[in-house]
Amino acid sequence: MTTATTSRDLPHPARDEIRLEDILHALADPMRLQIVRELATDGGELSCSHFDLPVTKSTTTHHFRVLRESGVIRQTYRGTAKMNGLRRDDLDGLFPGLLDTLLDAATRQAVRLRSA
Amino acid sequence: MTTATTSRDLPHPARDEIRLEDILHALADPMRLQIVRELATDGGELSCSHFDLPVTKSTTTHHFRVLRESGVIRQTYRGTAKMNGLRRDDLDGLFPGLLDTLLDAATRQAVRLRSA
DNA sequence: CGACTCGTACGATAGGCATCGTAGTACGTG
DNA sequence: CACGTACTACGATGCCTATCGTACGAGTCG
Repeated sequence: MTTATTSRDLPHPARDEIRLEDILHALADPMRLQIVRELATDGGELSCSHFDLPVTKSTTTHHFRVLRESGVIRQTYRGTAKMNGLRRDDLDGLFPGLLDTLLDAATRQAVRLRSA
Repeated sequence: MTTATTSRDLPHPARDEIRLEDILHALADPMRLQIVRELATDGGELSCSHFDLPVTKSTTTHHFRVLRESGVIRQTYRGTAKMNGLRRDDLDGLFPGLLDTLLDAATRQAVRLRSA
């Protein structure tokens, strides 16, 4: 059965359609920043249902869509699951160092607030 | 007359009250990102009226307040003028490299969109 | 004091958005 | 085909926010 990846595609912005303001807006939400941090830690792709967020599934869908439409993540169906992965190549190509610096900033703040 | 700086103070978040999400939210607005870019280019302090933004003065005041309350800029009265400066020390202390990386990203996008 | 400039405050408005609930679709498995 | 799982679509709601206009306060200069 050729591991067909099910073809049902989702709209993503092309690399040169990605806007910095959209990225910042996407990451300005704590829920979405958390998702991106987990994706970065994992390094690979994670299904939506992997995340245990304190909101309903509707809201989770909404956040993943914002991340996809801003160009931060790439989403692909794989059977019933929807896999999510960071668009590292595109982001690093457009804005070198941005993603890593943002992730580092998020980590620093998490550490700082935890030990406060 | 001792250059009194007029004393009339404005509320700023302390360094450890600054939140990454607030910074990202502040900079996600094109108008505010532009203001920050000009402040960074200048390096010093600029009055509100220096900026020629395509919005009314009320709206300009609003944007500067968002930047101040998020901890991105410091505002001080000097006579009738209100001077604005980046909080470089605080931002670099909390989130090393973040401000420079964001400014670089903004510049890259500006160049890219101009030559599109 | 009076006039002028710079910026603020406040109310209104319109649009955006995070959230929810319910109903529904797509896919895999028995 | 029937069922369960994973995710979506849509409508509603309440909050946030970018914008404006007008009226006002604070400071400077004549």
